[in-house]
Amino acid sequence: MSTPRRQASRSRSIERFHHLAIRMLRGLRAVDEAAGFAGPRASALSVLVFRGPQSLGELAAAEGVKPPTMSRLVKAMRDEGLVASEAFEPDQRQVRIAASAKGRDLMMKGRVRRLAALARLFAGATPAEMRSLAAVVSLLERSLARGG
Amino acid sequence: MSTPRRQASRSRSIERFHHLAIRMLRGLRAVDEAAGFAGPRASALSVLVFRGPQSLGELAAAEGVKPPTMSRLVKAMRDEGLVASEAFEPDQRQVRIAASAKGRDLMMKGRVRRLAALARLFAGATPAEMRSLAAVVSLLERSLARGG
DNA sequence: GTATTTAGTTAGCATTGCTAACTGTTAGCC
DNA sequence: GGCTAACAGTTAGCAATGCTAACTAAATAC
Repeated sequence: MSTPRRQASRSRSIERFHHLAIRMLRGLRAVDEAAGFAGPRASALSVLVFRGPQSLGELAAAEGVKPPTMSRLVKAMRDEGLVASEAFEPDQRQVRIAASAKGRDLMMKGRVRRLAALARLFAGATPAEMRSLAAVVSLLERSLARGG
Repeated sequence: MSTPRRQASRSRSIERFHHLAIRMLRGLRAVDEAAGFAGPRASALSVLVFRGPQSLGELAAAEGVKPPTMSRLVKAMRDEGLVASEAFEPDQRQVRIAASAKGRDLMMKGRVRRLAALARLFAGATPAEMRSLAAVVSLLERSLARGG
């Protein structure tokens, strides 16, 4: 059922896919950087817009950084008017962080830019290739949900 | 030929794919970091191993950083015994940088770890899904070759 | 009502990116 | 040959982002 030849073919595809995913995301980061809105700021802001207001700890966990790192990042974003933060009433220790209108706007524009770049990338895909893409998406969704 | 419904479906798949690619690579980076070998060092070393010895400028260009950044990175890697560098005979201005045995070894081990993590991720893929993956790989290869 | 735990901040360090300014080498041009 | 321009790297200094350790203030436990 699972011949050596088939295994080797799997490895090649996976390895190639790995490499291409890196290149694709690198290209997208370049798009972000050209527009001057990349990195941790863009990422944190998109969490705030899509998941709604969060405590600092939640935001840090969502972004995979430690609280001090997020604390400084939030301070910088507040100074730039991208987010607002206020004490959380029920628990005065917590800080509630929310994207501002300016932050939301910036984030949405960045998102549009990124998606446009992606659409250009996939512009030449045939219908069959799009079906393959959908199959890979559901495979990855299943796998990543399992493993993290 | 290209109905609004089909367009919307394309966008959804692409967007979902984008998100999943980010998550996949984030997970892989976590694997690297757990092993204490991640980031620019790992990346530069893999260029040196796979493309062979390079000048500092070539390496900087391959990694998409400016020469001063690569200069410092090479110095750090040399201090750790991961690379060796020597003047390039035909042009004394250039520095020839090569991975050391230790560097190659470290890189190969990291690569094995990453590929093992990827193999686990794709372990549950059906043969049909693997065919879809291969189709997506060739699509991406075509697209990225075109656009960068 | 004190002690512990929890949430966030501050301080200080390492890494990685940059630009500007410098050194040394090669190439171009009379 | 010798001056000049271009090129390859390095050094210095700044900004952003990651960390740990140590602190403050609030909530909870007992």
